[in-house]
Amino acid sequence: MGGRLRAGAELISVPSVKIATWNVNSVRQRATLVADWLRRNEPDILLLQEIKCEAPAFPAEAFAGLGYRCEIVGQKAYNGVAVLARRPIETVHRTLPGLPPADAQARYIEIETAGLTVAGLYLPNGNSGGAAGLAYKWAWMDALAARAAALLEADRPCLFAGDFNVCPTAADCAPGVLAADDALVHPESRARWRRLLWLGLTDAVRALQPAGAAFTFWDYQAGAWPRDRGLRIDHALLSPELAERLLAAGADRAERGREQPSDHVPVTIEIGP
DNA sequence: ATGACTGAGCATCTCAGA
Repeated sequence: MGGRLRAGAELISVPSVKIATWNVNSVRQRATLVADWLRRNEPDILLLQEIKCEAPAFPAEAFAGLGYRCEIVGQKAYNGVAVLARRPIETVHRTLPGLPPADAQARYIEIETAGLTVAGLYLPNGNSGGAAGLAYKWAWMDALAARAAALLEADRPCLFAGDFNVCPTAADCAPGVLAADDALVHPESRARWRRLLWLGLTDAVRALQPAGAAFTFWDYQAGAWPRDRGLRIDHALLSPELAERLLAAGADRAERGREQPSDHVPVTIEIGP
């Protein structure tokens, strides 16, 4: 299925696409759960965060049988991101451009497929490491804004999705779950989120559901899930032409109720032709 | 206390997650 998008003077074919993002909190612990979800939902692309392993330990065989190839940016014990795709993809960045070369944290992967750029990201939490940890989060967000600005300036159809570790507004945080100075709701974190929107990116879920809770994370502690004390911190941001083609966007809450789940659930978006 | 976590690693505690 392919549609037509006018790009400059030429018409290029742009297929429909279903893209999901999921912080799985260890891909080795969650391989069966992820494979089951892929079988039921059949996304074209699944972005994974917090895989918590290096590439040789990634359970690629669990997904290969379902037709998914893997691109992995791994790290031992912490962080790590990956892309699962049913179609050919080309990896163009394995680190976020603009960060110091010495930065070794595996938090960013950017791929191209079918005329589309897809960035999978795991933004620093910012609550560990004191003032330096918070400064790192904000520097990371500044670099992300610069990368988004470059792609938008080039009129590139693009999508940034993953675990942003930011609750954009009060509606995205159940009352009392986080302290006012928590890095996820800090005014400077939220200001940097808004700056991404001001660049021209569209928050896919909020475009279709402007108000109300749409949580993507529930802590393992204190009965957060049964009491629905969640956060919305996993997001998909779309360039203007993709936003105009947006058909559906939402979190798959049911995944949080499964046996030994991740503390995050998948967020899926569908882009029409 | 209505609730009392999870994963990784040179591990039997520590760090990070959010």
